[in-house]
Amino acid sequence: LQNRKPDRPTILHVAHVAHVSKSTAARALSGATNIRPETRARVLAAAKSVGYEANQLAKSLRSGRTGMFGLVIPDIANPFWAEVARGAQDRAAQNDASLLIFSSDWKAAREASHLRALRKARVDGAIVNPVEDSIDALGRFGTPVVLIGSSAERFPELPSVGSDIAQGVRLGLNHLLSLGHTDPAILAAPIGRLARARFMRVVHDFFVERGRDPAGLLVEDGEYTVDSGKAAMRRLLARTTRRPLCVFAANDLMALGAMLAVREAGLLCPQDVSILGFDGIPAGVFSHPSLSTIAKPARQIGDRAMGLLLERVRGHASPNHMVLPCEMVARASLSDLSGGRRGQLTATG
Amino acid sequence: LQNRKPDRPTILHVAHVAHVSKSTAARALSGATNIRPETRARVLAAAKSVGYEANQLAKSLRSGRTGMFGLVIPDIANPFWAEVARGAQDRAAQNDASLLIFSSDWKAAREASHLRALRKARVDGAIVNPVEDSIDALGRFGTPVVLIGSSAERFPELPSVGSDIAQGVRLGLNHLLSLGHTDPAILAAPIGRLARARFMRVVHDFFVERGRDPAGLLVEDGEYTVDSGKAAMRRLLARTTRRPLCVFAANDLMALGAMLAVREAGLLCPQDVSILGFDGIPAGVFSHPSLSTIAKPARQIGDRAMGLLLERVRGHASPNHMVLPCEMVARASLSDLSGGRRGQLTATG
DNA sequence: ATGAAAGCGCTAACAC
DNA sequence: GTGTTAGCGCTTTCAT
Repeated sequence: LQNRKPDRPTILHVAHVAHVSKSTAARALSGATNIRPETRARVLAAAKSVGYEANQLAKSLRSGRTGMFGLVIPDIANPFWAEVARGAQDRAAQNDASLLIFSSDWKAAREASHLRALRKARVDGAIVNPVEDSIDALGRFGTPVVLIGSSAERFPELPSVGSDIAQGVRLGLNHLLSLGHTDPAILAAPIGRLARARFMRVVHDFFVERGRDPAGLLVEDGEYTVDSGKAAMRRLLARTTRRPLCVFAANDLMALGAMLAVREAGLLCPQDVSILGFDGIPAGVFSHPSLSTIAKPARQIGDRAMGLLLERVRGHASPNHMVLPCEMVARASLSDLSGGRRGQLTATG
Repeated sequence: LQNRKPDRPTILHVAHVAHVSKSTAARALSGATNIRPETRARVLAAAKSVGYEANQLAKSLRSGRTGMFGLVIPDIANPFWAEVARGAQDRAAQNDASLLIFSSDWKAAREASHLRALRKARVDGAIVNPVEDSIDALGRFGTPVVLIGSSAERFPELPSVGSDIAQGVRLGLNHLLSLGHTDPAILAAPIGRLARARFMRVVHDFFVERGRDPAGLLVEDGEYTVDSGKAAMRRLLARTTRRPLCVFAANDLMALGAMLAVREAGLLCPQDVSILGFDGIPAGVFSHPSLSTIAKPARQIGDRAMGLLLERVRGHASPNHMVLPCEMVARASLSDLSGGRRGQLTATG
């Protein structure tokens, strides 16, 4: 065992100093009741004097529980996911648990590799935003898993925490309507992503409910990134001469990219093009103009997912699916076409 | 052992299936040479057939190494630190290591608590951006520690990775000078932080070198946050009527806050007030105007710190201190007062 | 080339 | 109330 760490004191050292057996020391340390108070005091004193810290590895090997959890998200450097991570991490820390964080970059291969690492590390459970095609690997994960994000729907039997996309989209659409924007173009999520289908379905329904033809919808596809939002906006601008134009983007990064494209085209936001985002990332405050958006409760999602996971691990029953509401954050990227008579246009259809 | 996980196959199962002893199975699995090829094949086949995965906990208990590392940063939701985390995380993943990430919120108590958690988890090493007053706790951490950020200087004996603040500040000051801004006001880091002292010392020296009196420097204190940057800018605006004004902020968040305050005061950036940031966070691209800034190599810092840590753990010698250069990112928040004759004013003083 | 056995540090039966 | 013992799953002598 040449590679070992400098030896830290074990329970055996403590026992020796306290003149008791290993197990008595263990009992004292674990707070068992069947022990003479003075013995316990002696052990505790001994432990303190040698600077004893229990070896979590040994405890884990015996108990099968590590007190560690995994978090697999697309990208920790993405502000939305960083917020989620922060929420999960804080909740974990409150419960003396630690969090292993991995970024999958939306790649199934990386996700699978991270999931393997988590299994290897013997985490007590994991929170995962699954890449679509690898989702079934989660069923065999072995330890409790809580899903976050829109792909959760594919695995109804697994617990999940997410934001209420449908409610959020409706919130945005209603807001747009109240400002007089009746025909928003859509900068959509990547084709194939479940979130896209859900988003579009709500938009579709919304149109139909109001007796409008969804076929007239302008849709451009993107990739959840600034660059792709910019490119999508360029294509959109080339496709339609409608001004003022209104655009509803699938996420804030795309919306911000779109804003760049608008400026690049010599147009003004919101005068020529109104832009509504989705996510609520901090950068939206600083854009020019500041970005109106539907804010997902990112930190809360992480917090609740961790909470659910902890309950699962502890064997408590818990709700299987949690859906947290989105909020409208009205800033400056939307023009008001309603002539000031803003209000509940929803009732009139 | 009532709380145990559903039993996964152990090396004993494998040995049994392969009709060999535990130790032979171990040898085959570990790739030892002193084993008959056909025996090894049999073991490997058995392992695959039962779906064997080595228990990392048991390995760790024996070897004393967990393959896990800790990262303690102020706030994972802060874009700069998220980048650092991403860099460290990627490098860790490349080396089959995992990363436990903690946010200290610049609080010594939280940092200490996280450090304790890391010790408990028996990480092989840690990367820490230390809160000033708790820094000595790191000396007794027991496992290799790599420091990141400016507080590293306080612990010259510990290896560290950081950005070259002095070079970065000079880069900014020179850039400002080349644009004709000879008297930048400073939105400084929190009092007491080492980074503040270093920043100010460079500014001071820069002034002196050019025969100017540093006493004339306008300085406002902040807290590294948008709100405090905004407040500091308000105070600055109330304090001086100099226009055009030029402000050099200790970080981008403060710079962005300052920009908000400028707009709020009915002034124009960069016409009335030029603003230079420090960090290079993504949000600077979207601000109005886009933020000129000194970019720290955030991701690289995380990457190199993890690299250094891995070398240390493996017993390799490695450089003790790494200083990565900053880059000037010229965007739109600085006005050009030089009348177009931009150039090396530095030579003329 | 293979097996037996010890031991990493801990907890929990089981004795007394 | 306390000591003895076994065993979590693995690696690594030490024999053979």
